Amino acid sequence: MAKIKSGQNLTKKDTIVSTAALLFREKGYAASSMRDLAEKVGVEAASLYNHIKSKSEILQDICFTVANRFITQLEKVEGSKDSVIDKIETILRFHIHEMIHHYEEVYVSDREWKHLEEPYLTNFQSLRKSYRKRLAAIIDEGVRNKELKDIDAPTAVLIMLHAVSGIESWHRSIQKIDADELEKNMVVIMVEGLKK
Amino acid sequence: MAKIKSGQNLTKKDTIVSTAALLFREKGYAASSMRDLAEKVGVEAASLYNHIKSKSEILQDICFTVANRFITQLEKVEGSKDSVIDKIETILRFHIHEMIHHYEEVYVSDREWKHLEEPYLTNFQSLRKSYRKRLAAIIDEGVRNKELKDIDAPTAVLIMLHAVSGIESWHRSIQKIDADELEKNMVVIMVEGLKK
DNA sequence: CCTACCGATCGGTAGG
DNA sequence: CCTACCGATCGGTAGG
Repeated sequence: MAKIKSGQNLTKKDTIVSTAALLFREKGYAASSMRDLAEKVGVEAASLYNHIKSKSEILQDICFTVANRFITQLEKVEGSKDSVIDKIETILRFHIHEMIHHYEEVYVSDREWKHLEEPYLTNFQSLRKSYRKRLAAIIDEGVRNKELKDIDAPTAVLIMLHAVSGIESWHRSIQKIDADELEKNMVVIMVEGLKK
Repeated sequence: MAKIKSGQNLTKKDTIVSTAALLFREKGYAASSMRDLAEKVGVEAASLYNHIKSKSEILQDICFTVANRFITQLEKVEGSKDSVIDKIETILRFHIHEMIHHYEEVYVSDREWKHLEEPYLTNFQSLRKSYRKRLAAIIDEGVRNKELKDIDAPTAVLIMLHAVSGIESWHRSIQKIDADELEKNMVVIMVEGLKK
């Protein structure tokens, strides 16, 4: 009997994966045991294997779901007619939004992907590399058409991506402060830093 | 017979700790076994315990050595008469320098400290928090005296620290490119982004 | 979904 | 510094 997976209908596998994201973020992938996970889900460890193939499959699921969301968004931006500055601002806002609204998964995807097994490890690394190259290409375009300062594009990409991923440590305070406030400040500092 | 630890005289413990830093950076603390470490050092696993008390002690050693270097440098900057912009540039350059010249230890200290045991975990977290607060205080001073844009200091600190720690992923390319070139680009983007 | 259990590997110790 | 070994815990399977 195949399950139909629609909007709000979470399968048991979905529950396991998102609970795992929480656990992996807290303790790291390697330090999280399937017994830890089972307890959080509310079943015995052996029962998890009726829904998933292995611990490693959970990590694959998290990493590639996140990666695909970022790639899809990048494609949309690449296809737009916006100025480079606007493109960068859109991407920056998307990263911040993802970090705030899909915190556990994004964090795990960003910090725990090294624990992927082959061939997924190689696949994932090449997605990351490609994402960065395409982002650098956008920045390079801005340097050539004089929208941006004459900066090294890979360095700018490095700064952008890691600045945003740092939101991690502020996540708790973010709910108190204001997500919009954070986003505004971040955009000001980063975009102004690049602008000519 | 007590060992005298002088300039170039590395004890066996030093060798173990710096080999561990390399291993922990590659595989993460939790996924690194004492047998892995022993093999890299060139002894049997049991022999490690003649030089160290536990796996956890190695991590403590790495984290607090790094933390103390950063705190010492911050104190020096706080006590100087430089402008806020110059203070920030000095700190930024110090972070970049540390990341390039003590890569393994700094990386491990930054990403694996969650695996510290109590009371070290709490101690380390409070050092981190204090470092960030003091850095934010410098930025705030710059906002008040109009050297900097009217930005949120904690957000600026977040961006600065994480942008630099991102050098990790570029470490291999850095040797090819040029460390000075990277530093220059980084300083331009970050400092210009903050400047009024 | 559970009980029962597997072989492998973990951090660490004893004793020399 | 090594050999030999410990109890604990790991990811995962069998069988119902």
